[in-house]
Amino acid sequence: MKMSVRRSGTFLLQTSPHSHLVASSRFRSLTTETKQGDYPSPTQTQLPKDQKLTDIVDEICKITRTKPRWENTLLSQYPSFNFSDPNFFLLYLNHQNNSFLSLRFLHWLSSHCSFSPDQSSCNVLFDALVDAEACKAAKSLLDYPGFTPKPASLESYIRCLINGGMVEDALDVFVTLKKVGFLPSVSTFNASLLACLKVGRTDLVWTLYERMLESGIVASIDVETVGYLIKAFCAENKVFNGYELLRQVLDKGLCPDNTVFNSLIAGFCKERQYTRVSEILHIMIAMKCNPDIYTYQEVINGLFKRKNAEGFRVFNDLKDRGYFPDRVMYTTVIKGLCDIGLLGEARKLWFEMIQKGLVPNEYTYNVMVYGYFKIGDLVEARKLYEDMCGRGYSENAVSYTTMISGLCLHGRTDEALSLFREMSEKGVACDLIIYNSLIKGLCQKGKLVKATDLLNELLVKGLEPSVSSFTPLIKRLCEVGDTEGAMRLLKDMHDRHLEPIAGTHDYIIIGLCKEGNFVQGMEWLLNMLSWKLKPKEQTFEHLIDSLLQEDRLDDILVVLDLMFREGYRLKESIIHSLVCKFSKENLHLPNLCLEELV
DNA sequence: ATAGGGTTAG
Repeated sequence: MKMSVRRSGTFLLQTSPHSHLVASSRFRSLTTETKQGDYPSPTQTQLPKDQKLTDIVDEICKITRTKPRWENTLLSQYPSFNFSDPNFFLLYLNHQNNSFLSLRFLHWLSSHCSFSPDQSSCNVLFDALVDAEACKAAKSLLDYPGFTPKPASLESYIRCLINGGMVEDALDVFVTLKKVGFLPSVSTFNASLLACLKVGRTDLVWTLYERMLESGIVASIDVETVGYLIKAFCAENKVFNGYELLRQVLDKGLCPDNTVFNSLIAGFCKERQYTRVSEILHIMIAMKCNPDIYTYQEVINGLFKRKNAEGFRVFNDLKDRGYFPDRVMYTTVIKGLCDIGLLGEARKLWFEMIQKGLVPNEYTYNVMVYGYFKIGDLVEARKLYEDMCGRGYSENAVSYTTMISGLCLHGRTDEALSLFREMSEKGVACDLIIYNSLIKGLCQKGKLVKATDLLNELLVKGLEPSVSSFTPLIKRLCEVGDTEGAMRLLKDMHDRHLEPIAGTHDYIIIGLCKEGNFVQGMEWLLNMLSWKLKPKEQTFEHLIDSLLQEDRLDDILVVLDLMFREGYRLKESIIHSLVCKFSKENLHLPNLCLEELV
């Protein structure tokens, strides 16, 4: 392939007979962009003294560790290259399959000598960057004043952005295109919807869908689009809306992808609407959209996750019908069985899968180790863990977490801590979950100092703490009578915009009561209720107990009323002390209250 | 594409 460049500004490419074999799309865009007459006149860029463009590019090459290639190519083959025009260089570098170098060069020029690239150089470079999936680099090019890519390039840019997960930027581009009256294809819209789902931005799914409706593309909206909408509903826990949408699609004689059905199944499992789950399965079969391994995986997983032993039945049914579960399904069922306390059955499956030639992997080992910990068989858990390590599965944060939290569960915090140290020695990154597990374990063992140290350590490491980093500490602090310390942590949570779980407030209230601070305890209880949080029965009991000791009979009546409204009843021992107290004070419990007591 | 860690809960 030969390239001839003339000083006049025309930039032509002569292709050799075999060039079509090597022509990349990047190259094609170069040829289209540089048609005769299309190329602008050289810019008058003032370079810093004694600097040649070649030197600059050489310099950038050094920084970016790229090889400059012009000695052999540019200088020998293109003697007529216009060395004073940066735009030529841009195109040339780009043509050398080095759009990044080209971009660096462009940035250098514009920051050092107020160079502004011409439209066609930018176009070519932009397309090349988009082609190379370099969405951030392409985006930086858009900052050049006056540069407006062609609509088709922008549509490709959308694809590039969504592949890089930059969905928000992609949505902005849709707006830009709308302004110039360009309508992207349905497939671009669809791909963007999918990308929004992947990054968990269902809000953007709806925004984009609105854009689709506004754009007039509505007639060509297809079953794929609707599938994404259904999935968005499922992701937002509005499964029923998704289901209704499914019904509409089916009525039109269209049938969505299996994955759409699977999402609905997962959603209905989450809501424990198992009749709907089976209805979906029947629809699938009726539509000849046969449930696949992923579907059954979803069903079984969905059932087990809700501790529903039906999952095991479905699994056995499948086997009876000659279905061959894969390793994933075995792992799921083993985990489910461990969760509902059927370790024996889990063990049977472990051997069954091995017998069938399915080799347990790190997932399988992990759930089995978890299972042994759950029933308190620490010896077997360790044995299996070592077996797993022997197979090279050890070095990961998840298996360490399983071990560490398993050991903590049985009070073996020293062993857990030594594993924790081993992790860092082996260079396995400690993440938040590991810290949280240790904090919880240490708090349960009463080792508050060490637990607090770990909280600080994770903060120093720059990890973002979560609600579970604080909860056990607050609980323990309240239990040992340091409610003030607990409240400081609560304030810390608040400052970090972490919403405590309801139980945390219960600990605080009980802590306050134990300190005799019933006034604040009562205030806190009222706050809790105003936040629509349900206090625990115990919390009411502690409060009543504390009020009893202070003879706050009026307050007790208030608390009793609130307690009954939450649907709780009084324990006999409390009734007894209440009756004693009220009769001693020569007071009568109001009738209403008495009725509720009995 | 599907599975694994903590969070709830004695």
